[in-house]
Amino acid sequence: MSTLAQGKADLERASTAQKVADMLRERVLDGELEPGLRLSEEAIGGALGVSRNTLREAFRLLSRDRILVHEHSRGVFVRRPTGDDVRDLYAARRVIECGALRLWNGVTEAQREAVRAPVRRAVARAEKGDLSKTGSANIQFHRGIVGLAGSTRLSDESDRLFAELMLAFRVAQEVEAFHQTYLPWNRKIVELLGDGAVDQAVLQLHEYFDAAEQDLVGRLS
Amino acid sequence: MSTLAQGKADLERASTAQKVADMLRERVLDGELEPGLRLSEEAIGGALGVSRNTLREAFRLLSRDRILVHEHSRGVFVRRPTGDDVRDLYAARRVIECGALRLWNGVTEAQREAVRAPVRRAVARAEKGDLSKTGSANIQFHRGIVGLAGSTRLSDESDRLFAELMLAFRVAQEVEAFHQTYLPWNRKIVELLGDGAVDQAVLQLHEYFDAAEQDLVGRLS
DNA sequence: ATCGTAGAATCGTTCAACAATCCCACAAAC
DNA sequence: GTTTGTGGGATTGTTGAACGATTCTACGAT
Repeated sequence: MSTLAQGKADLERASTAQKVADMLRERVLDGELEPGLRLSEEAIGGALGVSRNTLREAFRLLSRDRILVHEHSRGVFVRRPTGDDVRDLYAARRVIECGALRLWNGVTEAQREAVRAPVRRAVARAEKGDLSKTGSANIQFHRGIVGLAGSTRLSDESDRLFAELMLAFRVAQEVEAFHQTYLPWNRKIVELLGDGAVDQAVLQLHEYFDAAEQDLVGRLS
Repeated sequence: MSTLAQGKADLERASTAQKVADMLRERVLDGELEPGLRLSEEAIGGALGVSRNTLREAFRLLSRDRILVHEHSRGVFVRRPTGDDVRDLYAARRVIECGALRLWNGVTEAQREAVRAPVRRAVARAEKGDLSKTGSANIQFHRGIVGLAGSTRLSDESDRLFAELMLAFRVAQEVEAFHQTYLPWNRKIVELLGDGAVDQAVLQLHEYFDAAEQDLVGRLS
């Protein structure tokens, strides 16, 4: 059974455009390709060994993911979120995550664990003085919250929102330190959830968004 | 000032791929291209007078919008939502719209009016016996609800969810009649909002989603 | 310092080509 | 008779070249 599933994964090979898009997304999100950078078709295509046409298909995919911005006759650029973008992003996250968190009492134990575990791990690392990966830990926490809704579409869209915010962090030159501040906040939310105080947790989450938005917008403008 | 804005609109011409994607989306949503239909590159490209490469860029855009489904080496197809898809769609809408509706007291009067007006117009039409456009009226109502969040990203994603649901309606062969049933529901929600009973309205909206989902899933399986 | 312009670079789009894959119909085997 | 190969035809995946259109850049004129 597991071998069948594995074989299926092998069979479902992706197109070149898809693979190129995935790899470019990685390069953008890990900071190798900075926000605002123009991606020349010739340069990228030459480096990756793919034709311009295929590369343009990949660009179309990534522009729909809001990772890249397509400017007609000027080229594609790594997105460079503005203060307005950040406000828009947090407005969306507020609705999605606060709405999802309210479902806490109606979801499976596995879903709840996906919210708790990232915070527990982050706390453990912080106590050891390990301050790496605080960013991805924070995102995993919020990804877990969205997962409470049980909708792949909602989770996928949230991933796009997270990706865009990571670009904003980079513009603000605060990739890791930013999240660090908010670990106690996440901890408090999990605590409240454990006490069954869902409404309190939602309120706390709401305040977290307000604070984070203000912080990030401030650094951007 | 208005001439400047107009000129700007002219300047910002879209690429061929973008225009083709827009027109194909229309054709799909108005039912001319049925769910499950395969879109041959040669046929569509020939009919529209665009090259295969440009057409493939358009396909990539629409596949990210979930209007089309790309199956490797088999072609692109108009999406044909399943019962599971519908459940996923409503799970997302429940979170988004219930979350947005809770913002009722904190938004501008224009935003509130964008929720009320579609229902008012639909009621007026229904009283005259005009049962056309009930589908788009319903969507406008829900679009207004999402608009309360004030996030273009959230509104755009919701539009994608609506579009996918319209495909599901078509598969269930219930494009207009489906929505008709739910006008009283919308009316009740607006009424409750007018009375300041936001929590009640959210509850009502939640029940609407439960009923609509069950109805549509039933017709699909 | 501003403006304008020629030339280079890049994008937008098309076309032709070919390998890889899929689909379909037909024949062979159980 | 249903299943199992097995061709060939159609379609997709990808590339490379080509060329008009647009943008950028650097240089010279005012």
